[in-house]
Amino acid sequence: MFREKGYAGTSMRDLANAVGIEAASLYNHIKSKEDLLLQICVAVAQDFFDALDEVKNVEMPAEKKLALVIEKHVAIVTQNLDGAAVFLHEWRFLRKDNFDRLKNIRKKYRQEFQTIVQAGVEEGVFRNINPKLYSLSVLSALNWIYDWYKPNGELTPSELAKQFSYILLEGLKK
Amino acid sequence: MFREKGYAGTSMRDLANAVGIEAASLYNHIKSKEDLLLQICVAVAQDFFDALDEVKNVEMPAEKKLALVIEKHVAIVTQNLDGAAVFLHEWRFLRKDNFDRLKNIRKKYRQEFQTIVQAGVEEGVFRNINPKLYSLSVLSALNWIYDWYKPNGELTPSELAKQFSYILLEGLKK
DNA sequence: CCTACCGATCGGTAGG
DNA sequence: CCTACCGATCGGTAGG
Repeated sequence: MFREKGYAGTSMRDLANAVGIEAASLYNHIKSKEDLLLQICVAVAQDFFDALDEVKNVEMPAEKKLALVIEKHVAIVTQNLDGAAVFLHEWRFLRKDNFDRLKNIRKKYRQEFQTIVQAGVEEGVFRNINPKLYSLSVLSALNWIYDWYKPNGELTPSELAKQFSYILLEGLKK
Repeated sequence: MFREKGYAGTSMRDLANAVGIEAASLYNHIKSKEDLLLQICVAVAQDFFDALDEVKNVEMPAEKKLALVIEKHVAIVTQNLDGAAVFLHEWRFLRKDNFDRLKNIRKKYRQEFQTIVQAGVEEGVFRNINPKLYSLSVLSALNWIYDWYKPNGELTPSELAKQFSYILLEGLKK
């Protein structure tokens, strides 16, 4: 519901209605509307970091590592389209402390992604591109998947990931 | 303000306050809050289509054409970060008819972009990638620029566009 | 462009 | 998990 109507556009009464209770009763389950948003964001963030940690320190060629991270990222987004959308878009409605907390989490993820790219550049297996710009672009493309991906469409998540890696690594030009 | 606080999170009183008048007075300038959102979205959409039309039917290699469209797209986003953000994110708060209208506009732009990619594939100058997936990914990366681009940062829009084209066309792998 | 105001709705609490 | 309710705020209108 946060994804579809936006955080600000979703009322406690909307949420309560969706689960068949009164708005006031929701406060037996959650601390506040914002806390609910926080919980969603933190949970999704955890998924991303768990995936990253599985790959981060494994010894493998930069090319393989990047492809693997992309695959895992795609898997998380496609398996939880709503959660991903909220984590990526609605997190900014958190207030002060929670806002800063999520901002840092997002930054850290991007940086770890960037480290993998950078390693490939330094090893000489990747072209001499701008690792930061590259990482931002790739993550943008990956993150936007939630906006158009249809779970029952023609593309499976793993095929999607494969095509992504291919495009990114090989380039468009023949 | 729509960008920063979101459409739903921005009140008429917020807007009025920003221009130093009362909320009620805003209605001498705009029809409604939604109409204001619509105007912003339509104006930005027009920018994108104007740019596309300048390139669309010009005779040039697919590779050049794609690079040119990317350059123009980047220029529009970087020159109007707020507008781009609203066009890309807040448009969905439009109701029914306007929502559908914008949805079609966005789809049409993506399709025209895709046509350029497809032409390159058919001419054999591009690899045999999935044009739709490719277009979605590139546009995602381009659209997300508004999220991190700093006007006074190290990258000029044209340099940004150049690096983008390079990465996309040549690929990451050496 | 203002004051004054409308009915509706907001997140949340009290008390059971 | 409910009823009843709080003060605040919402988009918008009437009338000047």
